[in-house]
Amino acid sequence: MGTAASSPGRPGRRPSTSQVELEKVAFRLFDRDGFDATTVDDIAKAAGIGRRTFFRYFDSKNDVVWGAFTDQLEYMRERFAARPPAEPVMESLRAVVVDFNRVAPAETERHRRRLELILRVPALQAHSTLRYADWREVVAEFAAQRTGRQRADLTPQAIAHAALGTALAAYEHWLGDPDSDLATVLDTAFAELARGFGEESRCS
Amino acid sequence: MGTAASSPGRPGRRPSTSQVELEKVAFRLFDRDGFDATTVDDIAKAAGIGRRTFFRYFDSKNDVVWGAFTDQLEYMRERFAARPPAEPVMESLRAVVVDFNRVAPAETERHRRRLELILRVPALQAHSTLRYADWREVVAEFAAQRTGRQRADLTPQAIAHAALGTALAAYEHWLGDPDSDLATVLDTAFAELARGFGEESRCS
DNA sequence: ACGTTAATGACACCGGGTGTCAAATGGAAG
DNA sequence: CTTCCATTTGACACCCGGTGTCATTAACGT
Repeated sequence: MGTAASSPGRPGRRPSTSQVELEKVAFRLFDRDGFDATTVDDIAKAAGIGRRTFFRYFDSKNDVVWGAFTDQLEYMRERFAARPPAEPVMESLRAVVVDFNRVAPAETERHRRRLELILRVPALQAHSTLRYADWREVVAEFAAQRTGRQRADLTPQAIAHAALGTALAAYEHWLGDPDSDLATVLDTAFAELARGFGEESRCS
Repeated sequence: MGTAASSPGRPGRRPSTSQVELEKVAFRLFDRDGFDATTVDDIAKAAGIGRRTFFRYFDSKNDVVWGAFTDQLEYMRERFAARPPAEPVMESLRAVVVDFNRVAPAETERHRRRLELILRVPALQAHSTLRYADWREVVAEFAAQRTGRQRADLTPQAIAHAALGTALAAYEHWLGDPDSDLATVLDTAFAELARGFGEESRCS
């Protein structure tokens, strides 16, 4: 999983392509033929590499869609750490998730296509579960720390799972409504989660 | 071999086995060799049928683990309908989920092994996502009806997603702690969800 | 006996994924 | 320039899950 940017003073043959390059090629094919109809051979041939080499850049065909997801988790972890310690857990959570999903306007369309694949192609829906696990762990870690519990305890895990679910619902809604703004939808959904999806309980 | 329940007056060759029979055979192998190491050929051979026939009883190797899951969803739908209409959504949800997961003591061990596979084997973790979609739809349908919205709206979908996540966290906790009671864990988790995972907000 | 209906299993095929290994490539040391 | 070493590459063979096809088998009715 090493970055393919050939370090100047490194011995050995240089990589013939890179993850990002391969990703671009693959996405073009996915757009044209659909994810399922695109074989790894197709991608490899279009990229001018061997089938075997493809699997050295990505663990699986599914993984192509995820790009540099793992790296971004580190950023999310930082954002959590940057929240004021006194802030309620669910509020920090909302702020970070909303912020985490703010993409540059120029990238919006690309982000949309990515999520479209992940959320609508069954094979990717299934596989994404494995990727979400890392996301959840970041959330659980934060929730545990804030509530003074262990990461594996029921509450932090439940928070993480519920947060993921809420985010997914927001993503799907956003995909279904092209006019909506992702950040707004996420904000709404997480506000509802923090309220326990009940009536606005006012203490008067 | 196992006599398959064949309708008496039906023409045509009778099935040589049944889903439940096949499931038993498969689970024995899964227990012995693990899910991944057990091939469909192994199962077919152990059941005395052809490989092709296996795929007429189950759409995939993954599906073996799920048994008659779909049928049980209808039961859950009924339980939702049976809740008092004035009851808060999240309370009905908690009651139904807890009730839905009450299994006979004799079946507990079997249920445990089933969930162990689903939640711990990566291939099944991934595949289960597809099955969960139906579960979520049942919840979303109920939530929509109770809140006077469409099933596809953000809130019902978020509730369904969050509920699923909460249930999964509870399942995992239960698996990790053999002394715990599944119903109790679920009840706790859903109570927290209904509270928005916040401090006990008291109106004094 | 005959046609009908349904399940079976053999066979071939596709596609994702892996293990192995010789060959290609490039830097560094002689 | 040559030699050595590190690294990537791609060909090849293989496994396994899943599907389409089709002849065969086993039950039913007449």
